Amino acid sequence: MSATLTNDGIAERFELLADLLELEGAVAYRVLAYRRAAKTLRETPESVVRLSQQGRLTELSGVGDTIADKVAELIATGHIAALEKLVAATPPGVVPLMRVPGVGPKTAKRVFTELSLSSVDDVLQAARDGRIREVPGLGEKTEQAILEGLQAPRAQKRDRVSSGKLRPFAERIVAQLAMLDEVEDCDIAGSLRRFTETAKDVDVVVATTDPSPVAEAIVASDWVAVVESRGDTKVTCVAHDGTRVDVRMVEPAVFGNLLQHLTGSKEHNVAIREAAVRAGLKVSEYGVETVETGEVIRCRDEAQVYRHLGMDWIPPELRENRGEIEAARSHALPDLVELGQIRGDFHSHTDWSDGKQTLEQLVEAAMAKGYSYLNVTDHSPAVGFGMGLDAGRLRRQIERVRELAARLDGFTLLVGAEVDILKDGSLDYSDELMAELDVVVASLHASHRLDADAQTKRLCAAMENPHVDIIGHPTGRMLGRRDAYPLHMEAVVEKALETGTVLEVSGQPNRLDLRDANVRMAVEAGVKLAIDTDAHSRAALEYMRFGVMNARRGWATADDVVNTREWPEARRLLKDGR
DNA sequence: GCCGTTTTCGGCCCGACTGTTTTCAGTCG
Repeated sequence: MSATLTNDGIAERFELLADLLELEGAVAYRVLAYRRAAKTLRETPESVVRLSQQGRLTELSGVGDTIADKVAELIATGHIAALEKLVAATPPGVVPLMRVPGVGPKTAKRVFTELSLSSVDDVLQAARDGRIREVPGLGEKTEQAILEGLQAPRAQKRDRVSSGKLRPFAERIVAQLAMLDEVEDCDIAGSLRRFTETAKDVDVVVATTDPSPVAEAIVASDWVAVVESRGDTKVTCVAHDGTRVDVRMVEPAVFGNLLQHLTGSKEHNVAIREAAVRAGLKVSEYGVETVETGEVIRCRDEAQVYRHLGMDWIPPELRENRGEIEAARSHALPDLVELGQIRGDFHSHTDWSDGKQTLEQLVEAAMAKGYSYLNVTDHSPAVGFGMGLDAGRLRRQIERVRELAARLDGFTLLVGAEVDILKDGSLDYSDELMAELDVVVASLHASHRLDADAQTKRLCAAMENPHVDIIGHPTGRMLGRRDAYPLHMEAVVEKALETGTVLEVSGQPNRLDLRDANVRMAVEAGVKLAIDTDAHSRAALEYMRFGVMNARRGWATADDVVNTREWPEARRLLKDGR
């Protein structure tokens, strides 16, 4: 039973528990505590089941004895008694109703009790009959929102999309606004600024002394499908593809305060403000106020906000309340890796396998980016579809690469391979063949359904091979399509350290694998990383920036990343160079 | 229910906008 309990599944139950408690009218802070714990459990890179069995759950922030006991109960019995009891006492349909945008627990509860309803269908019928608007405090708009929300729950629950896809749109909006005379400054905020792996909306902040024409220009933009709300300082629109766009405007003198506020994360801001309150300060998007004197410090620049709170400026990628506030206070923030420090790419594909570009075109593109080396890694045969290189073709490719490399001046062209890790952990090329390659990336492309023990064993066996330098996209996830396969990440990190194997941080926007929390686990263990694009085209070489941002979210410094070094030094960090 | 740069008890971030109302609760981020 416990084998099927994922972190996400456990978090889901506490999420529901929080919703039901809120409906019941529980103390708000108790509800908040369950929500916080659910989020922590969901984002924990290690197995919550295992942490529970080791008695280590309360080490997680937001998880105390009560919640740890409930997790243990869930693992042991398959359910949480307190949750079952609340579920039984709540009419089915209240939870879906409270999750309709614009409807919260209070409204949902009122609808059910005032009209004596007992199901989603009842609510829909009541809305159609115009009975919702008869409930005191509710009106036509609410009735309409319920009707639409319940009939199209999927459309409302638009999935978060990869930030890589959303970012260009956000940049376009910023560029558009920056051209207006009334706009003094403009930036992306929110999760896109923090480079979270996915985002559900676009947040933009604007510095202006004249917000009205700016709001006018926004709602008149060609991308706007619906204007959801429009106030004096805030406009919310929905684009034609369903993307929600929030624009907030403030006077330039407090632009830094607003940018800090809207960059979040929510957890970061809450922690910042709680700390500020303890120091007698009040933080909002309009300034930092000394409560006792009423003096307000207004910050045009974001760094000033942090300085007034006694902290170093915190890079947006770290603002998740995962220790960055304490580090900023003691001047111990990491010196995060930067895009400009990347000297080469260890994972790329040409038209020898499934890449779009020829070898020559890809090399030219890498040189144009200012890199000093590129490792070409076409597929091995096991990947299927006949596109992988068999031993004969790989030998011919090695020759071709060596010939081309000899003609290049000031650029090191390396020949490698992305060799498949087979089901039993053995590799798709012989040791003799791999010995002829410069840098070998080993990846897993099939048999995703093995259980965690088998998958971990398989990956560890591959790392034992003396020719395997890098493990490509180590957890195999595809954002929005496929979860990471079950894996004991701690064991993988440990084996990487022991064998000197480098773990990849893929910049592919739909992979970002390792994910941030796993990057951090590797960094803390002292495992080296390679930030690669896994480019299958010239354009995809640009994915490096997403890889770098993701590594930054995992607290990686240039020192942690092998390809911030020139080739001779990078080589010494790989197995064959040792 | 959780937690500690004042705390093992007493607090727990802050403001904008909407809808339904005449002063604000509810919802959202």
